[in-house]
Order: sequence, then structure tokens, then C-alpha cells
Amino acid sequence: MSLGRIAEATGVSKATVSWVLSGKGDEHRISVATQKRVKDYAAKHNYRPNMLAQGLSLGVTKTVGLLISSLTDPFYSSIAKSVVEEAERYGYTVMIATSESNYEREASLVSSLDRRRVDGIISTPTEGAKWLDGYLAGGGKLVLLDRPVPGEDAPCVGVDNEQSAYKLVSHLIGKGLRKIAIMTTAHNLVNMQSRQQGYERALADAGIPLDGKLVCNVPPQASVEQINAELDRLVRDVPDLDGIFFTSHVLVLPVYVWFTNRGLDTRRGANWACIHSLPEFGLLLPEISIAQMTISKLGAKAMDMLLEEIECGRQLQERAVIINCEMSLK
Amino acid sequence: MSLGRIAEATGVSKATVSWVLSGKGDEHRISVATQKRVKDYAAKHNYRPNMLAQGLSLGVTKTVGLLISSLTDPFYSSIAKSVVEEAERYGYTVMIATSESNYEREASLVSSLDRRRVDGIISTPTEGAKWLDGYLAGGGKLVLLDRPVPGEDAPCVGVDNEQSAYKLVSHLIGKGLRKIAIMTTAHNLVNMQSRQQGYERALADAGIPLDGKLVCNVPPQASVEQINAELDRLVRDVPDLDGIFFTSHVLVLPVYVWFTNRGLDTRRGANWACIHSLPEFGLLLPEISIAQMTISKLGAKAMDMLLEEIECGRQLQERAVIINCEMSLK
DNA sequence: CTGAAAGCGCTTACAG
DNA sequence: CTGAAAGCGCTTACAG
Repeated sequence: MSLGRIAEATGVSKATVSWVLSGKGDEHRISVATQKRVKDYAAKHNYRPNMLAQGLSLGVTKTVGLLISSLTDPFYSSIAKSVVEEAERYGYTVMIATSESNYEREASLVSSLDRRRVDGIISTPTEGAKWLDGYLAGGGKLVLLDRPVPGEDAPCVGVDNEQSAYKLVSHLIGKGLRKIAIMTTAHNLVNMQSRQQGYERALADAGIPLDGKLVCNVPPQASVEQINAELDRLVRDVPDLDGIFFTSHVLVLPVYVWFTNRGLDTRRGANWACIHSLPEFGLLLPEISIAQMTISKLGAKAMDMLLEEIECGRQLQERAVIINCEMSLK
Repeated sequence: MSLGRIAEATGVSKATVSWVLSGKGDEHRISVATQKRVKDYAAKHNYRPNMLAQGLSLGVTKTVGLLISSLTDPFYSSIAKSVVEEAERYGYTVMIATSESNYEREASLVSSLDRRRVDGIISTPTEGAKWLDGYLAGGGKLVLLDRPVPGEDAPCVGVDNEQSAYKLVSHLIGKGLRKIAIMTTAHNLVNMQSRQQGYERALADAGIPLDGKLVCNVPPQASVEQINAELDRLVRDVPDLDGIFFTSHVLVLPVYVWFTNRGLDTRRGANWACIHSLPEFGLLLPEISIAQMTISKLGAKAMDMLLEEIECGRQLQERAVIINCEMSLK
């Protein structure tokens, strides 16, 4: 069922049908009788407006693309949830695409979203993200989420990585801990580097010399065995280890299990700190100190910024927004 | 940059440009020189085909909708991942929409996908799913995933709920356990009812009388407190409790913590069984018996069925496909 | 109060 | 080997 057929059947023009069905009937002073006739017919025949045609005609789709690394990672799925929620408040739909951390794939997804004429894109870009240039040059609207891309001036909303790490580690030091390990991963990411810098600054400010033996850096998709090996190395090298700072929530659970299997103090969490957390931490490690990324705020802010770009046309004045982590110090 | 402008600039017709750019240049015997001229111009000016126009013209979008309950639940995000993977193999894009288990929202999302002219929809429907009728009546293609809708004859791919439960509980009985509790939730869902039936049949076959005190049924989004209260009740009523069957992976972690906090046997997992599992189970409860839903198979099969509906036009002969769970009995 | 017409950017018979 | 033209289903100035 199309506009044209409704027009034919009800004996009015397509313009009239279009106006009536888009709620502009009164505005165009279409008679109540005609409006009713058209609406009834559309309803009875289950008219479904074709948004492809609308988009083509209007030049906007009221759709934004969300390009994230993965859906199975709770961090990204939470981002997706908050972006979708915020978008809906403004009548936008979001098309979700996942790069699976594969650069080629990411670039091709951008192109796909672009060909579908999304009004803009929010992305947690994979490293490099050369596609940025082309997309922006073509007039594409974009907001980066969580991961700034050095050397690009796309608007970005992220978190205070360095400072959160500093606060957490300082908190551990304040408890009297001195041999605090750092467990980190994906060290190529600027976010992770910032977190390590926060760790180092906290130690320096407390006059604690940096000890390379305390630094545990595991590869991005490290196996349990790799992590265990690193922990074995750590406790061998530093028998009087008394605290751990995790740069990412993904590392905590394997370490928890390693400690549990050795029958170590179940209250150990009190000497641990981590950037971000998972729901199960509340159950397993109630004593761990957390700098929680407020994902809902991140997602909503990114969406707001994108909407401003889209609807106001003008460049955003705030190019880089930082949302502070919520500290939960135990 | 549009087809028309390329045609103008290169001095050929829109038809020629369309054929060249869609790879049908040779087929239409366009001269190599012309083809090169057109392609070069398109590339230099960064031509991005407008898929809205293509979709409108062709009547198909090579896009399918995936309508799931949630993205933050690992079960659904895994489904999403597998559906997206399979779709891509056939050149389809998937639009993901989340109902958040809200029926109104779900119905409106179906309508939104429909208006966007997706070629078909895969859905894990919320209860009732009255929208099915209207969508199917309008010629919509649909495959149900995981959750059959009683009384509707939409094609569906699900798992052997009753049998998997039966196998798990029989396995526990085979270990000599006699006081096996069932922890269940969302009992309004047919899947959950089937699982409970499997539990009951296993007991019956072993000549063990059904004991209502062993049945723990908690509400869908139960708080830790509610679950704890139910467990308190259970061990009070059944002090010689010796096993637990979980109808869903979501219940295991809170119970694990409840047991841990009471300092109970860490090898307790050996007397537990669960339908489906989460990655952390491998770390925390290596001894639990599992009937694992092979989500990748479910997703891929649903997509295959939908594709067959879409591309072959004909009704599917296999209306209900069951993918058996993978048993891991410890 | 309502209509005729052009246009959005494609594709594809139909011609030559 | 290539073009002119109609059509997909909408929206929106422009008329009357």
C-alpha cells in the first residue's frame, strides 16, 4: 500500500494524503472529512510509510550509526544501550555495527553506514582509523567515544583515565601499601597508557620508586595460562606484594581465580583497585576499589553532541569532553 | 556525488554509469575506455551509492532486522553476533533492535523495521507477540529464535529444553544424589516450563517423588536479597539438600556467592547442573555440569532459514528446527 | 481547501 | 555499444 494508491482510492491527490498522514492536515487546512477518509483508509489497509522514499526525498534519515568493537563485551553493549536510549528520546534510530576490532572491517562498515545515508556516526574507533579522514572530508558527522584518535580533530567524549588511575593508586598507598603491582593490557591504546601514567605519578608523588617487576603487561586476548604465568612470575619476583592496580576490569576475574585456587585471603579485594567493574564484582569482590566509567553518561553525551552537529549544522565548540569516573574507594 | 552528475561529467547516460559501477559493464558491452573513464571519475570524486535510492528502485534492501530483548545480556549479544556473521556471508546487513522485554516497544520496533523495508526479521519475541499476525499478514518474512510462540505457525529455531533438563538431572541422580533442588525463573516462558518438565520426568523415571520444597522459583529480575531469602528457605526446609539444577545460567552466580559466604565446600559445583553457562563458570565452577546452547548454530540456522524464505519466496518446509544442547557432564 | 508537477538517486526494460 | 524514459514512493514549493 502506497501513498499513491491511497490517493487514488480516496479520490484526493498524493499531496493531500502525504499531509494528512504526516499530521500536517490541519496546518494545510484539509477538511476534517477528507482527513478522516484518508486516515481510515490508510489504517484499514495497514499503510506502512516507506522510509527509503522518505529518506530519499527529505535528504535525512533520522538514523545514526554506532560503530563499536564488539557486542559481546559488556562495556560496548552498555554503550550501545545508552546511545540507543538517548537517540530514541530525540526520535532517532541507531544502526549498530561491530568491527570486531578489525580495521578493514571497520572501514567497510563506515562505508556501509554512509551509503545508507545515516545522519551521523558515533564510534569507538580501532587504532589508526584512517577512514576518519575520508568520512569527515565527505561531510560526514562524527563523534568519537572513549577512544580519542591522536592527530585527528574529530569531537570526542572520553574519561579521565590518568586522574582516575592516580586516585585509585593513591588510595591504596594511603592504606599503607607499598608493593603495588599494575596489571595492564592492550598497552598500545592511549587510554591504557594514560592509566599507567596515573599509576606512576601516584607512586612518584608518594616517593615510592617505580619497580619494573611490579608491572604486568599481558596481551589483549591473553589466555588464562598466560595470565597465570605472569602472576607466578610476579609473586616469585615480589614475594611481599601487597596490592594490585588493574587498568581494566577484564583482568580481575582471572586473577581472582588464581588467588582463590591458592587459598589466599578472601578479603584480598581490599588491597585491589580497578578502572571500571563488572556486575559480578559486587558479589565476588565487594572490597575492591573502583573508578567506574559512567557509561550511560558517556553514551548520552556522545549522542547529544552528534545531534547538535546534525541539527544545528555548526561545528561543535566543545571538541573534547571528559566525563569523570565515579570513585568508589573502599 | 550522484549517478546523474557522474553521467553529466563523463558525457554518458545514467544507465551506462549505473551498469559500469554495478559491475555489469562487460555484460552490457560498454567499451573499456568508457568504463575506465566512469570508474576513475567516480573514484576521484568519492562516489557513494545511495542505498535508499537503490532499495526504493529494486524493492529489496539486503537488510534484515534482528529483534532481541537486550544487548547487555550475553545470551542475546551472542545471538546478535552469530546472526550478523551469518548474514554477512550472504551479503546482508542486520539492523539490531532491542525490546528491553517491553511488549509495546517491541511492536513499535517491528513497525520501524518494516517501514525501513527490511527484507525479513529474526526475533526472540516477548510474550504474546501479537504483532506477529499483522506483520505476517502484510507479507513480512519472519523466523523466531529460541522462543516459539504457541498458536502461531511462524518458523522457529529453538533448543531441546525438556530433554536437556532431563539429561542433566538424570546425570545428577546417577551420581547418587536424591535431594535435588530446581532453581528456576521467568516461569511464564514455555522454555522454562519445558525445563522444569524435564526435571520432573527425570525424577519420576528414577522413582524419586517430587518434593515441592525443592522447587525454587524466583521472579525474572530477582534481587540478590530475594534469591538469598529463597535459598535460606530451601536449606531450612531441606537440610539434607544434595544437588541443584538451574534452569538458567543467570541464577548460578548469586547462588555461588551465597554458598561461598557460608564457607561451604568449594567443590560443590560437582553436584550442580545448569542449562547454558557463562564464560566465568569455567573459572569459578569447573565442576558444574552444563547443557550448553550452541548459540552460534542457533543464530546461523535462523539466518539461513530467513534467507531461504526471502530468496526462494516459497514457504519453508521445516517450520520448527531444534538444535540440541551440547552436554558437558562432569 | 486541494491539485499538478518536479525532484530525491537509483535500475531496467525497451530501442536503436 | 549506448541512450531516453518510466518507475520506485515519498515531499514540497508553487498555483489556484
